[in-house]
This record gives sequence, structure tokens and C-alpha cells, in this order.
Amino acid sequence: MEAQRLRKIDPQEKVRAVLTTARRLFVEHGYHSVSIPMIVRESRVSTGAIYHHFGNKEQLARRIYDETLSEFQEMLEQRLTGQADVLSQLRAFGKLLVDVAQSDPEMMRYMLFLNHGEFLSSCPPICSSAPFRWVQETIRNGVADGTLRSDHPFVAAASFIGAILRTIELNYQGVIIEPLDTLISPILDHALRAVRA
Amino acid sequence: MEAQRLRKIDPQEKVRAVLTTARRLFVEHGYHSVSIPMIVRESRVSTGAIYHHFGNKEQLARRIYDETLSEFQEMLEQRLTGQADVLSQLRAFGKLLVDVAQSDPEMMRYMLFLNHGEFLSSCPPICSSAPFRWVQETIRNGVADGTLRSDHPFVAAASFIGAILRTIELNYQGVIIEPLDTLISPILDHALRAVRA
DNA sequence: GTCTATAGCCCGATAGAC
DNA sequence: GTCTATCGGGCTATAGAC
Repeated sequence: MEAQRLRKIDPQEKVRAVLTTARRLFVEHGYHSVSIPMIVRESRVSTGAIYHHFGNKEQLARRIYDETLSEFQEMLEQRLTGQADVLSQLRAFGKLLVDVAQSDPEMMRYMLFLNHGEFLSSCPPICSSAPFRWVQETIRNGVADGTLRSDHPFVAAASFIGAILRTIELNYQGVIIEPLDTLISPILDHALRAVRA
Repeated sequence: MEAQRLRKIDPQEKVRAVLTTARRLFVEHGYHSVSIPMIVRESRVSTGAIYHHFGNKEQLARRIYDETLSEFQEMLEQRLTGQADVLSQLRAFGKLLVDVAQSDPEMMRYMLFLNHGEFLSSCPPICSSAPFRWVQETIRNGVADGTLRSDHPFVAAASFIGAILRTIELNYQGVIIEPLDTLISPILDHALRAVRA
């Protein structure tokens, strides 16, 4: 039939195209500046198909949010297997942040810069997501066993992560021009010095 | 005359009302979610008056950006007078951030969370503004005179500021619940440990 | 499932009286 | 300088053919 011939073989391919295109556009222009017609043009998927698969713009954004976070969570779990002590665990986490920042800047920018709460109703801030709660827990353990030192483990966790993320931010903004992988050692050095005993 | 009677005594009062109202709304909802009619309602200044004084929405945003940054810069200069050595200068800077975060959260949120580049064409990122360039310079000096230690002063500066700002962020997001002024000592402690010799 | 066409809404900005 | 009324445009979301 005619309709049959026009139908794409795999609908999931379109879904995927919309998800990746929309995330890129959200990162580049911000959620509110990205219109559905814009996503239609760049993804080459029609308005009707988008609304069919995602319902509305906010649900599309929510799906991108969920998938990005669980992808990151998965990478973290992979990197953590076999890291026994607190210090090498924190190093693995920091290295993951830097690696992602370099190999997939779009993902990192998405997690760093988008105020998801601004357009996703009742979405937990990124810092309360599993990976970042894991850091808080790890640092609490490190303080307990004497590897780390802090009067206030939450402040310690914030300092550790903040030191790394801020460096990544400044790299993105062109203030720090060296490629991030050449900076991995000073980055981890400063971040760990903020918390270790 | 009738027109005379209806005219407010001080036009600058209206300008001020628009500036403070708009900044509050930008912080609460994000630039793109704030409409002119919304500003009109909340500031009780008419559409016509707003366009008369500011030209358009972007110029209004730019004026808020400029005034906020120079206000912060002024506060910093005040706090720095009389701080001789690098360590007490950095402490003064950190304490300023924490003080502002607590006494004027709207100003801090404005500087921290708004992606100004997203709606202000060719606006320098906050991190390149005078106060933050000052930190970079100060840390370079500290490394030179041996007070601080770093292979890469830019990374050191990013770590120092990042440690503090991230803690403030987590406080705003309810992860760290203690009032910030009770945390000033662990905050400065962690941030300085990241960079000192 | 996918498309095109368009309804319906609200926004930024302007016009023109006062 | 300040107001109200309104225009043109672009948006989200829907309708209905295929």
C-alpha cells in the first residue's frame, strides 16, 4: 500500500532522533527557546509523530532528563567496580566527570547548566540524583574511617564536587583553555586536598 | 492639570520598581517564562512606561545584569580594603559570597543560576567578570609567594570558588539545611585547603 | 503511526490619546 | 512621561486524512 511504503521501518529510530536532537537544542538554546517546529526541522520528524510519541513538550523534556541521568548512573557503577578504598572511589568519580566533560560535552552541559526545575515540575535537582548522593555517602564513610577530614561531611562533598565542576565550567567558557584530560591530575589534586585528612 | 495630578512624583521610583520586580521574577521563573504583562502586574508600572524607560525586554535584562554585577563588585572592594595577605583576602572573598548568599539570596541566585548568555547577546559569563578575575589574580600571587600551592593556578581558582558556590547551591536546594552563617568556618576551611600550600 | 494544516492562545512591541 | 488598546507573529497542541 501507499501508506505502508511511506512508513519508516523502525519507529524507535524516530524516537531516538527526536531525543538526541531535542537534547542538543536544549543545551544550545535553553528549553524555552526551543520550539517544536525547530525540533521538527532538525530531527526531520513531523509534529504529529512527536506529539504521538511524547504527548507534549514537557514530557519530552522529562524523558530526556530521566534517560540522561540513568545513563550517567550506569557509567558510574561501571567505573566503581573494583575500587576498594574511599580515595580511589572518589578519584574514579572525578575522572568520570572529566572524561564525560571531554568525550560528551553535550551530556555534561545538559547536567551542569540546565535549570531542570524551571520547566520540569517537581523534578529533583541533579545534585540529589543517585550519583551525587553516592558521593555524599562515600565522603561520610571516608570521614568515619579517618581517610578524610571534615566537621561537616555535606560541605565536604559539596566542596569536592564543586571544585571539579567549576573547573569544567571554566573550561567550557574558555577561561581554561587546556584540554581537560591534560588537567586531570591538578583537578583531582585540588578536589581531594579539599577533603582529605 | 489632570495629567499633572496623575503623574507620579518620581519617575526613577518606577524604574527602580521595574528593575527589582523583574530581577525577582527572572530568578523565580527564568527569563523566558517572565512576560512583560507579568512584570506590569507585579510592578504596577504600565507597559508603555516600561518600554519608554528600557526599550525592550532584553535591554531591561541587560540593565539588571550590569547593575547587579557592579553592586557586587562594590561590596567586594569594600571588604578588601585593609586585607594585606593573600589568605585573608581569599577569606574575605569567601565570606562575602556566603554573606550575600544569606542576606540577599535573590542576588546570589541571580548570579549563580541564570544563564545570562542564553538571552543577553554577547554578555561575558559571570566568571569572567571583575570579581572573579580578581580571585584568579590573587591566587596566582599566592602561588608565586608560596602561600598557596598549585601546578595550575586557574584550576586552583576554579576549585576555590567552586567549593564555596557549590555549598551555597546545596543550601539553596535544601540538601544542606543549616543556615549558611553557621557553616562559614567549614566552608572556608575546605575551600582554602584545596589551594593552600 | 505518520503526515499536513490550522485552531487558538499569548507574547512583545507599537500607536496615539492625554 | 504615562496610559490603554491592539496588531502581527510564533507558539503549543489538535484534527483528520492516509
